[in-house]
Order: sequence, then structure tokens, then C-alpha cells
Amino acid sequence: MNIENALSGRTIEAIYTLYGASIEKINFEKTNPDFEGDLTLVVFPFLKVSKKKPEETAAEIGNYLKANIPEVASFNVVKGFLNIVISDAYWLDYFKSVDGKTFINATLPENAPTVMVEYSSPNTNKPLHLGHVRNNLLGYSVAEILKAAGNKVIKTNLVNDRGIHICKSMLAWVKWGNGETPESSGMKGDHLVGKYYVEFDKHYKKEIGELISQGKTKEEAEKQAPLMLDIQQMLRKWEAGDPETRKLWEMMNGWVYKGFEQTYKMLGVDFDTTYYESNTYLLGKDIIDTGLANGVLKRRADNSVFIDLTPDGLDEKTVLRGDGTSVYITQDIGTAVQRQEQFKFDKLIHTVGNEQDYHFKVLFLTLKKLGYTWAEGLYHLSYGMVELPDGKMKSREGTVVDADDLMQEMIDTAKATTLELGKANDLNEADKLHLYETVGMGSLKYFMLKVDPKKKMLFNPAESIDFNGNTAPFIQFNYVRTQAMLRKAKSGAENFNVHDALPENVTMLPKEKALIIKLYNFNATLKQAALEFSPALIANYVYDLAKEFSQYYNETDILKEENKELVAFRLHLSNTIGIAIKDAMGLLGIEVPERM
RNA sequence: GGUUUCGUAGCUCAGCUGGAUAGAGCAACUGCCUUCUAAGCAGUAGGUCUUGCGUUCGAAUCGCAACGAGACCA
Repeated sequence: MNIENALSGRTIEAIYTLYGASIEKINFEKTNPDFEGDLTLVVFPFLKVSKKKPEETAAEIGNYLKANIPEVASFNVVKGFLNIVISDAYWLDYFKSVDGKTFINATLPENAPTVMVEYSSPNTNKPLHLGHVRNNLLGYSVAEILKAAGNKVIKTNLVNDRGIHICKSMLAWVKWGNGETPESSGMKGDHLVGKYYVEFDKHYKKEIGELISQGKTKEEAEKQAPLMLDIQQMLRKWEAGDPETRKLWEMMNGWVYKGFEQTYKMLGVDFDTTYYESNTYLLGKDIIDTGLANGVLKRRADNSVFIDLTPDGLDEKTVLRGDGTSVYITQDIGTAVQRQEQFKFDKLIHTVGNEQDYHFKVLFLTLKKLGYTWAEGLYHLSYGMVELPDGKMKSREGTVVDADDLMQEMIDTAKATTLELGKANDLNEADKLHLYETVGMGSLKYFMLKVDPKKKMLFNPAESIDFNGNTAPFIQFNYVRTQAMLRKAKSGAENFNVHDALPENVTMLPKEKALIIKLYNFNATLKQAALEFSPALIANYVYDLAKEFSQYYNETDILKEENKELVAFRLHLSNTIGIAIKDAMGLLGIEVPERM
């Protein structure tokens, strides 16, 4: 009972009947608000077959549709545009079918595809920053959207817990830490470790400076600095399994994980499985052997192994070093294969910044060439960098917006604003705290998710994130309005219950019809968001819905309406809009409060 | 230098597979709280959609080129 399908089907029929031409596909679009109608057909493309003027052609098709589709109430023609008015009865019927129900189907279809969504992928040498925040929110939301769209989703995290950068923090802590721990310092574990990462860099730069002043080139100095030699030594010991090094590594990583756990909890993200690079970094080598054997991979004179992607417009890519050690892509090949064996995924989505576009292009193509047909299901969810007004963030130089600080700031601002507006005075302390968190974190999440993931975004820390206009608090506020009315109607003279039957015959206001059409679009939007991996579509949708509701709320009496049937209808409508808002915000990982 | 993404109001962004007079929010200015919660609503002002050429009945949208910004590779 999808109206668009009925319309396009009948239009194809109409063109065949009227003009004897067969057309494959026809799209109706939303009618421009300045004109009367719900859906519009642009008839210019059919003039060739109708051999008539646009107005005439549109009128003929319009007449045919009106005669053959009962839901078409009327139509009008403006130039080459055929505007169709769908009957109120159709929209009311639709509303009846969704009234009071959730818009998200929790039960998966039998044959639901398995989709792995990898996101977050932190390094254990420093705390999370603004860039990670975008990654986490995006990955989590895309996972929720895919789930709601009927996929079996496995959220996964690949923790980069080993390597030279981890050794930097470790060495610095040994040298200058004096046994400092999260407990002794009162610092969050990941921040403490990050402090030593920065500390290392400071001393390392000093050493380089000294060597350069002794006449070395910058490159020589970077390689020969004693600290560099020390961490390389440490990495070799780690790889050899030296017990003392491993113990130190485990202890410091343990601090970091505790810190991350808190950050993830505050962000509201979670994972079904977590991989650690320390377990996976040796994977992939056996696959290289097979690739060599069947000729997909080739060996160079220096013994390194590569794949020739020049026919595909890419380069020759080294997949194993001459000394037999892995490069990044070696283990990526290995983990992809391992995950396919483990989960038999249909799709694997890597949420990684667009700086790695080339890497993933190479990786996916390499896997395909190696003969893995499932590699078709690999996808790089590439998102733009978060930039500050004065350029990119650099952790080593300390020009980063820290995730924990940012979240706290948002919550503090939410608190200040709430108090300033004199809201929430009737809440108890615990509820107040929860509200500040809901509003503050909601603002942050919405701010990051409403922009197209592909685009880079600008974040200005000096101008804190707004709470007015196109923001989460605005949307949350409108949800709260629906709930406030329902509470009042329940306890008041209306004695209204959302489970009461919907009145049979009501006359809708134009705004009410518009709102029902918005609700009708929920599913199409969800589908599109899943197809494009774009939470931004959901964000824009829910803002539009909330805005439309806000206008409706202001210009229409709901509880004060005298006609009791209309009151009931409007409360049903408000309730269902509330559900849609809550569902959509849930897809973004944003909570809605009951009062604010 | 090569590859790639992008360029829409002062600022941050929508504008989906080409369609009617390019839309929101912020900032500015005007009104509206004794009324279902004003984190709101209504309104004013703000545009050569970077530029040029092309395809088309029709281009912010597609193609080519130039200019500008970012990322990756060397």
C-alpha cells in the first residue's frame, strides 16, 4: 500500500495507454510547498512521446491517474508539473496503522545479512580526542542505523596496543615517572600515559636539537638520538616476549583501558568484540605465501613481496618487507580473512578517516586479487577530519581538543543553561544530573552527526556548541512538549490514555497532514541512511520533524480544543511524533529526557 | 609533481540519483510569555551557488578547464 509505487506503476500504464510508449522507471517527487499537492510528476521527459504541450500531457496523465487510483483526490497542472493531491483518507489510514507504535522493527528478518562495523580503533598511548569522538559517534550510529534497517550488526573495535609509539610512553614513564600511577596522581589512566607520550617527545626533540648542533643532518639526528635507539631496543624486547617489558606494557595498557572504558561509557558507545593488534600483528604472512604461490604476488630482488596494482591505476604495493617483517597492510589482510572465517560477514565496514582512503582502496583491491570473493562486501566508511579554526589537531604538540574535557564542558554548559532558564527545578538531584548529561552529550553528538560524514568539519572551541536552533536540545525540547501534554491530558479532565482508540472521522489541518507525511517518510529516510551510511540524513529528518511539530504546537490548540475528538486525535498525533523523535534520536545515540 | 575530496548567505550546514521563485540554524534587527514548557513562534534583512565553457526543454546538481582549500603518495 505504498502510494509512490501505485503512482509510478499507473503512470507507466498511462503513458503506454495514451501514447503507446513504454517507460521503465518513473519518479515522483515531493511537491514544492508553494504549490498545492503532495507528490509531483515532471512531465517534460514524456513530451517526445506525447507530442503534445506540457500542460496537455500533464492533464491527460492526471486524468488517467485520478480515474484509476482511488487515493488520488485531485490534481493540478502548472507548466510541465503535474501536482497530485492524495486524499486525506489515505493519510489518516496510514496514521492509524502507525499510531502509538515504534518506527523501528526490533526483530530481524530470518535472512538478515551480517554486517561488522569496526570503529574507534584507538591507540593506547594517548587519550581520545575530538577526532576520535567523531569516529566513535559515527561508527556507533551507523551500526544502530544498519541494525534498524534489518541487518545483524557486530560492532567491533581494533585496539592498536603495540608498536613503537606505545614504547615511547613506556620508556618515558620508566625514565621520568618515579613510579607514578593513576591512583597516586589522581589522573585518568589514559591521560597519565598520554602525559608520558608528550614527555618523550619533548626529550627526544631536545636530543635531536643537540645532535644537529653537533653537525648532523636532521635525518641522521632523528635516527641516532639515544632515546630513539632505546625505544627500538624496547620494541625488540617486547617482540621477543621479555617478561619485564611485557609486564610494564600490560600495566600501562591496563591503565589506559580503564580510562577508555569511562570515555566510552560517557560517549554511550559499546562493542560486541574487541581485537588487539598485539594478537593480530603477525597475521597475514601465510596468505602472502599462498599469494606468491599462485602468482598474484611477486618477489623483488631485495626479497620484499609486492602486488602490482598499476593496471588499476594504483601503484606497486609492498605487502611484506625484505626481512620478512609485516607492513600495515599485511596484518590488515590477515585480520580481514580471520574475521570472515569467524563471522562469515556479508559486509565489513571500516570507520576510518579519509586520510586513509588510498590505503583501503589498495587493501580491498589486493584482497579481491587474492581471490576472496567476499572482499566485495568491504567498505571504507571514510569521514572528514575535524579541524580547529587554526588548522589540524596534533597530539604530539598538544593542540588537541581532549574528548573527556570536551564532554565535561558540554555537560557543564547544559547545567548552566538549565539553571539560567530556571528549568528542571522540580527534579531531584539524580534526575538533574542525568538531564545535564542528556542535554550536554546530546548537543555534542548531534553537532557532530548532523553534518555529512564525508565532509570535513570545523569545530570552534571558543564558541561553545549552541543549544538553540538546529540542535539536540531543540529536538529534545519538542519531545518533552509531547510528553508534558500527554501527562497533563492523562491526569486532567481529558483523562486521555495513549491506548485509547483513535477517533474515526476527523478533519485534518494542513499542518497535521504535513506531519503525517513526515512520519510516513521515516522508513524511507532510515533506508536511505543505511544505504549511504549517513546518520546526517536521520539528523536532518528529525530536526525537520521537530521543527514542524514546534510550529504546529504554537499555532494549534491541542488540549484547549473544544472538540473532544480533535483533542484525542491531536494527542495521538503528538504521541506518535514523540515516538518518532525518540526513535530517530536513538539511532544517533542521543537520549531524550521526559522533562527539561 | 601525481592521486583524491571539496568550494552554496558574514559564520556553520541542508539541498538525494538534473526540475518550479536555492533552504535552515547562528549572528543582526522587529514583534509575541496571566495561555498545552519561550531551549520556543512569527517576521525583516542577507546569494553572480568560486569562475568560464559545454551537454539539456531545463544545471547549485552532469562533463571539461581554470582558480582556491584539504588529505594521501613521492
